[in-house]
Parts: sequence; C-alpha cells; structure tokens
Amino acid sequence: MAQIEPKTAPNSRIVAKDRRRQQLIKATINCIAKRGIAGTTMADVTQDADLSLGIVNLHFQSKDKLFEETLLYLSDEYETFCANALKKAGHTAAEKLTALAELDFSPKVCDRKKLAVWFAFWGEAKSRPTYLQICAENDRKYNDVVAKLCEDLVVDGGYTDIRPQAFAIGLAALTNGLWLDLLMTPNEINRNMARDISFDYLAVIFPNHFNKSNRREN
Amino acid sequence: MAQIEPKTAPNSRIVAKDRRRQQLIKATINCIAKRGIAGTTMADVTQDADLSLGIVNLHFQSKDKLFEETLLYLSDEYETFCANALKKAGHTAAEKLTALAELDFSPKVCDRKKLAVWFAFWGEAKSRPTYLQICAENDRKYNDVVAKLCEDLVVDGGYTDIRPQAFAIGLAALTNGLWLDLLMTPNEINRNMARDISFDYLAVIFPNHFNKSNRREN
Amino acid sequence: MAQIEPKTAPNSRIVAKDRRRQQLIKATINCIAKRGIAGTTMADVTQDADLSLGIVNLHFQSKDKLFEETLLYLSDEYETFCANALKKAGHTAAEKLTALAELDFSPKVCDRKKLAVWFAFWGEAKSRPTYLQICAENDRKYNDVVAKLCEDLVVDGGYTDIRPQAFAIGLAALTNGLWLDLLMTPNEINRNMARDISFDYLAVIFPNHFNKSNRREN
Amino acid sequence: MAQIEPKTAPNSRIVAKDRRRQQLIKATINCIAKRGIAGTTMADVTQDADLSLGIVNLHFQSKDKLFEETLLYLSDEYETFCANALKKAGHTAAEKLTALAELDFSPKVCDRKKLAVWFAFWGEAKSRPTYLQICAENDRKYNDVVAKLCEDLVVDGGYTDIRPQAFAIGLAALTNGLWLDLLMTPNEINRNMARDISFDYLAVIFPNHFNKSNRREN
DNA sequence: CATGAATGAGTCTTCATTCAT
DNA sequence: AATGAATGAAGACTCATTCAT
Repeated sequence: MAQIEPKTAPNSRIVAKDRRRQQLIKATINCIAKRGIAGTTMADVTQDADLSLGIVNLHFQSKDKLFEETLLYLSDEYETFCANALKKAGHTAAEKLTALAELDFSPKVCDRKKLAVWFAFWGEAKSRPTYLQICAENDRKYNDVVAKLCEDLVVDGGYTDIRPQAFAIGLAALTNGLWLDLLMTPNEINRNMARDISFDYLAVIFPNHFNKSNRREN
Repeated sequence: MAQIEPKTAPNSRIVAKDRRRQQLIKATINCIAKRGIAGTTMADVTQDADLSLGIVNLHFQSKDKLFEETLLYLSDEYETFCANALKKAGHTAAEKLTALAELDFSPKVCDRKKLAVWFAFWGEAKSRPTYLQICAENDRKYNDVVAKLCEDLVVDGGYTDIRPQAFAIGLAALTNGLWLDLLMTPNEINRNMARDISFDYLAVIFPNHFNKSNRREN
Repeated sequence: MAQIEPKTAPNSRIVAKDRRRQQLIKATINCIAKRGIAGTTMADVTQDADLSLGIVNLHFQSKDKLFEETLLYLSDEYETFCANALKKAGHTAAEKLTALAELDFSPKVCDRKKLAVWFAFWGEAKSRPTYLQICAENDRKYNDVVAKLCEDLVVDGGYTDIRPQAFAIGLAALTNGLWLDLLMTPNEINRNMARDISFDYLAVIFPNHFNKSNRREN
Repeated sequence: MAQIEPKTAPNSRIVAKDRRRQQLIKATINCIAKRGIAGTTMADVTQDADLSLGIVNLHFQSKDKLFEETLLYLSDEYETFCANALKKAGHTAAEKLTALAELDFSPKVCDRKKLAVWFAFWGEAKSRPTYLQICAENDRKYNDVVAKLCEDLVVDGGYTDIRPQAFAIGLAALTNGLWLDLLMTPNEINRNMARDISFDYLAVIFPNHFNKSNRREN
C-alpha cells in the first residue's frame, strides 16, 4: 500500500520495451486466431495493439521475426505452465501426470484462440524450417517429461509391456488430436469431454493408477 | 470418317476440362506442401503444372476457389480410400477397423506431402468458414463409420463401459496427432511406429479383438 | 512504300517487350533529369511512361535493376554514337578526332537532360559498385579510341613530347568538365563555347592539325 | 564566483553548438561518400557522429537543411583553402596560378571521399535549385580569380589570342574532369598524374610561364 | 540540451485478376 | 480453350520528424 511504484526505475526503459513486445505478440495471437497467418497484416496487428504501423519493425525486425517470436512466446508460455503444474502437483508420478493432463484441457491452455494459433503455426511448419524447429523442440521436451513419469509408473505399478517413449508419443498425439477436434467441431466436443477421453486413455494403460471416468454427461 | 478420334469425341471436352482441373489441383497440393498456403502463388501453381498463368481463373474462378476445391479433392479422395478399404476388408467389424487403421498409415494417405497440406488447411480453418465446414463434415463421416464399427465390436465382444462416440473421437484424435508427429519430427517417428501405437490403442480398448504389438524395432 | 508493316510478325511479342523496356528507360531518364536519382519513384517513372505502377517489376526485377539498365542504355547509346561518328568521318585521324569532339557537343549527346542523368549516376558511382564499373568501362573505351587517334597524329605531325594516354585523359576530362559547366551554369556557357574551348585544346596540342577558333561571339 | 568555468563561459554554448554542427557535417560527409545522398539516412549520420538520433533536427531543422549546410561547408572550406594558398604564394600571377593548381591536386582537397561528396551534390544539382545555386556561385568565384590571374599573365607575357574567361572555364573544367577520373578510375590515374596533365595545359597555353612536365613515371 | 521511442506518410514490391490476341 | 502482358490494389518496410522524459 505505502509502497511507491517506481515509475522512473533505472531499467524502466527496458521494461517498457519488453512490455511493447509482449503487447505486440498478444495482438499477433489475437489476429492469427481471427484471420489466420496468411490473412494477418501488420496493419491488423498494430491496430489490435492500438499502436502505430511502424512499431513492429522497431521492436522486431520484420513480420517474419514477429511471427517467429510469437511462436516462441507460446512455446515458452506452455513450458512455464507445465513447470508450474508439476511444481504444484503431488509427489507421485500419477499425480504429476494428472496435473499435466488437467493442464492440457484447462482454459488457460485449451482455448480456441490459442489452439487456432498453434494449428496455424503447425500448418506452416513444413514450409518454414524455423517454425518446424521450435515446434519439434517443444514436442521433444514434453515427451521427455511424460516418458520419465511413465517409467516411474511402470516401476511402481508393475506394468509390463509398456514402452514409455511410445506411450508419451501416444498421449501427446491424443491430446493434439483432441485439440484439433475442439478447434474444428466445438459443437460436438468440449474441454471436459476431451479431458475424459484423455484420462480414459491413461486408465486403460495404467489401470492401477487411473480410473475410467464414467461420466456420460458433460 | 469411321475412324474414332478420341480427342474430339462428344464428351472429350469435359474430360479434358476435368483433366486440367485435376492437373491444377495436384500442382496446388505440391505447392502448398512446399511453400505453405500463404507462400503459394498462382504463378507457383501454374508453373508446377507447366501451364500458363491465366489458366486458373479459367477453370476455377479464383485462387480461393482453387484452394477450396483442392481441400474438397483431398476430402473426397480420403473418403474413396476409406470406402475401398472397407469394401476389400473382411466382413467382421474388427477386420474393417483394422483396414481403416492400416489405411491411415499407408503410404498413399500418410505421406508428408499430403499431411502437410491437411495441416495447412486445418491451420487456416478457424479463419475460413468454408475450410472449417469441409473438414468438420469429413470428421463427422469418419466418426460415424468408426462409431458404428465400435458398436458392433461391443455387441460382439461383450465389452462394457465403452462409449462408441468417444472411442471414435479418441481413435481419430490419436491418428491426427500421430500424423502431426510424422509431419513435424520424421526422424523420431515413422509410419510403422505410428501404426503400432494406433493398434495398441485398439488392443487396450478391445483386448478380445486386437493384440498388442510387441515389436520394439521399427 | 508497298511494303507491309508486319504487325503480327512472329517475334512481335519480343519486339513489344523490348519496346516496353525502352519506353521505361526513356521515362527513367526524364525523371532522373527532373527529380534526381533520390527523388525518382517508381510511380514517377510509370506515370511518365503512361503505364501502370506494377510494370517495372514485370520488365525489370527491381528499381535498382531499372536504374542500372538505364545507365547501360546511356552507355551503349553513347558508344553507338561514337562508332557512327567515326564511320561517317573522313579517314584521317584529325578528321576522326574532330568528329568525336563535334559529337560531344552536339545536341543529341550534349543536352542538359542527358548530362543531368550522367552526372546523377556519376554522383552515385562511389557508393554503387555496379554504376562505377559501367562508367569506368565506358571511360576506358573512349580513352583507348582517343589515344589511338592521338598516336596517329603524333606520327603524322612529327610532334614530340606528347603522351597519347595522358592526352586522351586530358581531352575526356576537359569534355566532362565542360559538360558540368553546361549543366550547372547554362547561362554562362553554351554548347558552342564549350566546343570552342575543346577545339582550342586540340589546337594548342596539335597546332599542325587544328586551328584555334577565333570566334568571340557565340 | 570568480572562478572561470570554461564550460559555462558566456559564449561556450555557442561554441559547443557550433562544434556539434561541425561534428554532424563531418559525419554527413563520411556517410555521403560511403552511401551516396540517396542512401544516407539520419540514423547513419548520427551513428557516424556517435550522437543521438534526434539531434539533427535540433541543430539543423531538417535533413534537407543538413545536406545544404554540408554543401555550404565544403564550398566555404574550398574558398578558404584557395585564399590561404593565394596568400602563401609568391606575388606573380604564375606563382598564384601554380598555387591554385597545386591545391586542386593536394590531399586535403583531392581525396576520394571529398570528391565523392562533390560529385554527389553535382549529381543532384539539376533537380535541387539550392544545390545548383551554391555550386554555381562557387564556380563563379573560382573563375573570376583565375580569369584575373590570366589577364595578368597575358599582359606580362605578351600572349595574344587568349580569352581569360574561356581559359578560366577550361582550366576549371579540366580540373573537374580529372577529379572525376580520380573518383571513378583510381587505379588508372593518381593525383600526381592529374596534376601533371593540369600543368601541361598551363604550359601549352602560357609557354613563357610554365614548363611541360616531362615525367613519364608517377 | 539531449535522447531515442513512437509515429505515419511515402515507397517499393507482390500478385490475383483481367483481357487482347 | 489458352496465353501471358498488363493492371493496380494491397501489403511490408523505411525513415524523417516529433516529443515526452
């Protein structure tokens, strides 16, 4: 309360610069979700951010760079979400896996706007080595975490015949596929249904650790 | 006179017209795979097809229409593949399900070029109602077929606690997610590995009908 | 007279293409003379040519290329003028040198519009390697021709103490310097005065072949 | 109080201001030589001067004004060089003419950087009345001085048939033309060669006052 | 005085579409 | 039916200039 907000702190300039960049990245996310990558112009982005047209080339060198940094932002944000979810979760592997799965279908990760942007970038990845690289790196990290947790479950639950890497790939694939459904057919599937399908997958693989949801109503 | 001139046969014009359209659609697929939707120009497409620049607007009204028809072409092609696979398959639901799963990871469906184009369209779908509609319709048809087969299996195998719709969504999601992996990280996963993951999913859901693959080498 | 102008000659397309390029180069010369290199926009050029904005990038790849080809055009044109002048001139070296000097101050070479463009390019040459190279090549050719003629005069006239290369450099330098005066102070010097100064230079160097002009009125 | 603080001395501000202006003009000369007039931005100039971007519009009103003042600076500098050269020279017209000719090919006048800037301005002069006026005024002053010296030589040497104005124009033209060669083809001509050609010109015009250089090696 | 982030008019360039041939 | 030169709207990017700090 009595604390003075240092408006003229020594590094206020740098802070402001970073804030501008974030502001532009947020606007870019909005625009890509609304208009797609092909349909998003610099004018769209700067108007959404309520800033002047020339500002993007001041803070990013080019449109390409802005888009790339937007993808990096999403990637970093997701990684942070995962790290926080794992930190807050209980100590068992099952609890951690649950936390990750819950995260993947929580509003802050799984809203149509963000999903649209992810798929927009994935859609361009084949023809954009930079996008491809960022996405692949992202995948790898997630798979490593999940595979590790799977190993712990296998040891703890006495499962046989489970390959952690394949399981991790499968779980991530299922999640991504469900996200696609949420993006494309929001009237036929919602976050809760998707989460249930995901947990059911965990339940059939690790019956000793997860129970099948019997919910038919969502 | 009595000579048959196939080139001027009554409906040869229509055939030629259709051939041109196909030629352009194939070129469009090549170009989108190579350059993405945003990066594909009319000049790219017509050069790839070895045709003149003006021809697209002659056979399709516009670039938008060409892209839309390209998506429709892919959609129809996939539907035809499914129909043929089901026709050739044995009469049991398990055999039919197997045929579909094999199809999804067969070279003619699951090559990186085509996957790239599918994801390119999915990436734009949120901001393009026409794309969205075509994709959603596609999904619906596939889900209906799979759900129906699932019902048969449930009846036949005495499974309880399986919701056919959710299973169909899950199987499709898993497939789409695995396609994404094949597109993004072709060095870490290949068609056979993906197919095995898919079949393992079938095996844990329907243990009486499918066996887990025990292959560790692919 | 009875000859039919083949409007649809087999190579009419190519002819047309070349004509467009010339049209644009002519317009570029006009614009550079009027507005300078820095002040000439693509819109200026295409408006002057009464063509559409996009046409430059159709026939030349870029503004830079257009300017470069404009310089090449001027260079080639001057070379052709020289060749023709030498062809038409008498057979003696003095006659040929006279023809070149007359050419340099004739209306078709020495009008303020063209001089302005030459100096515009020379002004940018230091910072534009391509311009520099074209101009240097141009200089070299002219010097070689003049030096050769000078050698003939030396032999013929029994001059001693004349270095052909230095003379050629001097004559060209004088011409270029006079052009600068014609460009900058057209009220104080005109083509005839400049030509007389040039011929006086020839006369003092080769008194046996050239007479000093005694004109005081121009 | 009684202490003299040079930094806050009565006119220190004006001095500092002038120093900044000079600093910026020097930087402008560097940049124009390196990048040309078209290619020189305010950012280039201020970076070269190691000053902040906004400072130009503080000390000069605009880019145009900065460039204009740069040309004026060069013009004034040259005039000062001439005045000093004439002051230091002997009392005869021949000595004074020699001093001017030496100056024109001395390192402080005749280095490629400065020549590049002169030609850059001359190249824009046709389309920039202000540049044209400054350059023309410059020429006029130089011509007047040289014509006056020429008159003295004529009287002193008993030459006939020499028009001082034409001679002055010719000498200046030769100098400017040689500068162009030094700028464009530095590998084929150097300052000494150019000076010799200039002095040879003096020698053939005023054989009683100047001797032909017989140097063949430079 | 000095700074440099911000602005936005101005430019080059691209490219879908048209249309004379 | 086919061609490809031409068009011009639209977009990315530059950069002189402003102004809050």
